[in-house]
Amino acid sequence: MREPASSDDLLAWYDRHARQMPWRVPPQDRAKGIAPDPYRIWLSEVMLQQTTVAAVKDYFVKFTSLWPTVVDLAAAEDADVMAAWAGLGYYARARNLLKCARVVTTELGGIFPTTREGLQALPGIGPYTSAAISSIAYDLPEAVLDGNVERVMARLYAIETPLPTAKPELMALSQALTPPKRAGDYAQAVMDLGATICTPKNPACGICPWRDPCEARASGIATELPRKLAKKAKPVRRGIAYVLRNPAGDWLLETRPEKGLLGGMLGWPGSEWNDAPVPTPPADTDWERVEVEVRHTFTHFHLILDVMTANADSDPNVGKFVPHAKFRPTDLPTVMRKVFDAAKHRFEQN
DNA sequence: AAGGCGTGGAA
DNA sequence: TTTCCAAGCCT
Repeated sequence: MREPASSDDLLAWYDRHARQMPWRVPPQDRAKGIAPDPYRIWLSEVMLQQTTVAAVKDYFVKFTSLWPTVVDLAAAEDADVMAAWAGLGYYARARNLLKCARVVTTELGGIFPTTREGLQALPGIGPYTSAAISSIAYDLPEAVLDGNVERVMARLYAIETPLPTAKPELMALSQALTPPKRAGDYAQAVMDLGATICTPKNPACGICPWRDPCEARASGIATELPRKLAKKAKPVRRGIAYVLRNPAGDWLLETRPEKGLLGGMLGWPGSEWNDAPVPTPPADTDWERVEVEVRHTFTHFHLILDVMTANADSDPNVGKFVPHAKFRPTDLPTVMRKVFDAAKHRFEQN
C-alpha cells in the first residue's frame, strides 16, 4: 500500500526547484513575509491563459514598464494597449484586461477584490484565474485547475475519464490536496511540476517528488493520461488581403470590429475568409498579386491569403492611412504582420 | 453548452 | 509537414 500524496513533499521540492519569473515572489522571499503585487499577479495570469511562460515574459516586462499600476493601465489608450498586446494572441484578453482595469480603478478605488467571488465578477477573470489570484496573491486555499493540474491529478490518481468530462473530479482532487497554509506556493508548485516534470510527452517520473504515490506511474500508464476526447479537424479557408500605399508613403489599415476574430486589432483591408472569397479591393486602382501566399493557422481553421498590392492616390472606401513614421509592423496581429512581410518588397525603393 | 478565439515551439 | 498543446474565458 502506497502512502497518499502529500502537499509537503511538493512544497519541499518547490523550495529547491521553483522557476524564476518576472512576476513571481520566490518561496524564500515569501517566507519572509514579502507579498506579491495583486496587479502583477492578475496581469501575468491573464497573459498566461492558454499561453506559454516563454511567450509571456517579454510582454509582461513591457506592460509593467509602460503601466506600473492598474490605475496607469486604466488610463491608457485602447489602441496603445492593443498594439502592446499584438502577437500574444487571444485578443479578447486585452480588451477584457482594459475593462477590468477600469472597473477596478473607477469602482474599487484601484484595489483588486480580495475574495475569489469578487475577482471572478470582473471581466476576463474566470474560475482558474480567480483561484490563481486568490492563492498566489492572497494565500487563500483556493485550488487552481489548469492544464498542468489536470494532467498531474489525472496521473496521480490514474483517472481514466477523458477531459473535459473529468474536470469536476480533477477539481475535487486538486482542492483536497491544496494545503491551508502556503496555498500560493502550492498552486505554483503543481503548475511548475506539470510544466517541468509531469510533462505531456515524456514525464521525468524518476525525479518526481510524487513518484511514489503516483498511481499512473505504478500502472505504467502515465504517458497515456489524461485521456482526451478527439478534436475536430481544422478546415481550410481562403482570403484576399490588400496592402495599399498612397503617394506620401502612408499605409491603408483598418481597426477591426470589437467582436470576433482579431477584434479591436489593426489589419489590412480584405475579403471575407471562406471557401471562395469575393474580391473587395479598397480602392479602384491597378492591383498586383504577390507571388507567395500567406499561410496561417488559427485555433479552429487554416488560412491561405492572397496578398494584393498597389500604389494609389484615389480615396479608399475603407480604413485609414497610417503615416509611414507611425507604422510599426509589430503593432499588428501575427497574421497581418505576415501579410506585410510578404508585401513589403513591392514598396522598397530601387 | 459547445464552439469561437492566436500563436509559436516541440516532437 | 502535421499535430499537439500552453497558468481559459465568453457566449
